[in-house]
Amino acid sequence: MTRPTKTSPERGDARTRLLEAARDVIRQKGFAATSVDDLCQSAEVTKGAFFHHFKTKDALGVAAANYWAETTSAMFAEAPYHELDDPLDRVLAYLDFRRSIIGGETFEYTCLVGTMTQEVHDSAPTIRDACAKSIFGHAATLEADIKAAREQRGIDADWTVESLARHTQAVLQGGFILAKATGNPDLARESVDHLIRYVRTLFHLDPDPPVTTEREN
Amino acid sequence: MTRPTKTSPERGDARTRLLEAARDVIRQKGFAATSVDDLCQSAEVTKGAFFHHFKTKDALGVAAANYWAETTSAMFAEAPYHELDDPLDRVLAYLDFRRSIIGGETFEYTCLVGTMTQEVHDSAPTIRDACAKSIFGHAATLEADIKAAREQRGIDADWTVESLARHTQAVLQGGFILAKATGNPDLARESVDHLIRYVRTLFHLDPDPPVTTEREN
DNA sequence: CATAATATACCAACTGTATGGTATGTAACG
DNA sequence: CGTTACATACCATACAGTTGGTATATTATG
Repeated sequence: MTRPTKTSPERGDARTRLLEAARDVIRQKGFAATSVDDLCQSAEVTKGAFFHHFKTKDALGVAAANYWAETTSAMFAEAPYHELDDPLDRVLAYLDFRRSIIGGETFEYTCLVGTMTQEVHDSAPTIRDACAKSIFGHAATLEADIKAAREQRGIDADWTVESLARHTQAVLQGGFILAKATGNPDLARESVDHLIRYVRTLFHLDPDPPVTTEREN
Repeated sequence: MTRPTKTSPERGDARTRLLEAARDVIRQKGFAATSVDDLCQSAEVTKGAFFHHFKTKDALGVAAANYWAETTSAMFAEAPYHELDDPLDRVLAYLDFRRSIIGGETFEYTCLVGTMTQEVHDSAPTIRDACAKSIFGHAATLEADIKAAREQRGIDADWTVESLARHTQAVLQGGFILAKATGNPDLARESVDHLIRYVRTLFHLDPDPPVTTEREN
């Protein structure tokens, strides 16, 4: 399964390299505009290797979405925001964390599965479903903390835990689009700021943290 | 410029039909996956006509973004939410209007320029810029009302008029992605509901309208 | 006002190339 | 010694774009 390449044994097997190439190239060019040759070139792998590991280009799309789900969920599982005692603090720290990782080149911070969803939602159901699983699976990891915060603070309002969890992802995805439109990650951060303000008011905190480092708007 | 077709003079000229086909087909399949032949078939036009009106496929992308900007801005200009006296009412009525037009098939309510931005942001700057102009131009039409509402209500908070206008578009775009991921427009409406609740609290209104028709969450 | 000159709108057939995918071979591992 | 992991060469097709043409509208001119 994981045999190193003959020429350079240290850089990992072809399958993983292809998935990493897919992760980066598709975020830049999109799924349809990324050719199999593009991926092979970027991964320094031959076409034979590609079709040995993936039956079709669509199959790679599914695998890339799953790989994204695995790697990002591992990354979020290790993130420091889980360590806080208060559930609302954890939710807000999650959003701060999301905000903090927005930056650099577009392909470095945008979401692979959100990008692919846009393109293939109608023509490649298998890819779309794998993307949906990643997006909503991640959203679901927020629900426990939101629910605990809501109960702890005795919030009784007209929104559900699940819908708020999904909304956080919608704001992120939308922010990425505005960022792509301008090439400027600030526009994504800006929307996360509004989202943080929204969540704070939902839980009857001051809209903006009273004493903290200033954040630009 | 607008000469009817020989065979069916009533259905409009080829250029317009191609732009309308682009509007619908690209929202379904994406820009890269939509071939020139697809567009010609959908518009019932030959390839010769296509390349007579558009120098390249990218040029059609730019024209489609501009056409989208023109038609949607005309549609919003005619929408009833402008008639309200109170600026905050106009902002909220705009959001209600946006919410109300979400429904049906995905390609009927999602945003062409948001879709194209995702795909071409890195590879086709001319299309991306035309899309950005449409998105941020539309956002800018909200700024006057937001500003007036803010002044009228004496709101002094840590957000700018421009960023809130942009945020509304981010939420819509993000909602469209979640809707595409599931094929369910409810997910887009849900995020607009959160956005409406956010805007209400920003202006110190009750988060949810006290007496109104219930809305699902 | 008739008609020549020109520009526009569109059509059908074609072309070179990029693309997804295949067939077949070979070297390493267990 | 069979299975896995690649590599090489190849194929059919779909693709963006071209060519050369015709029909219709617009303008210029006598």
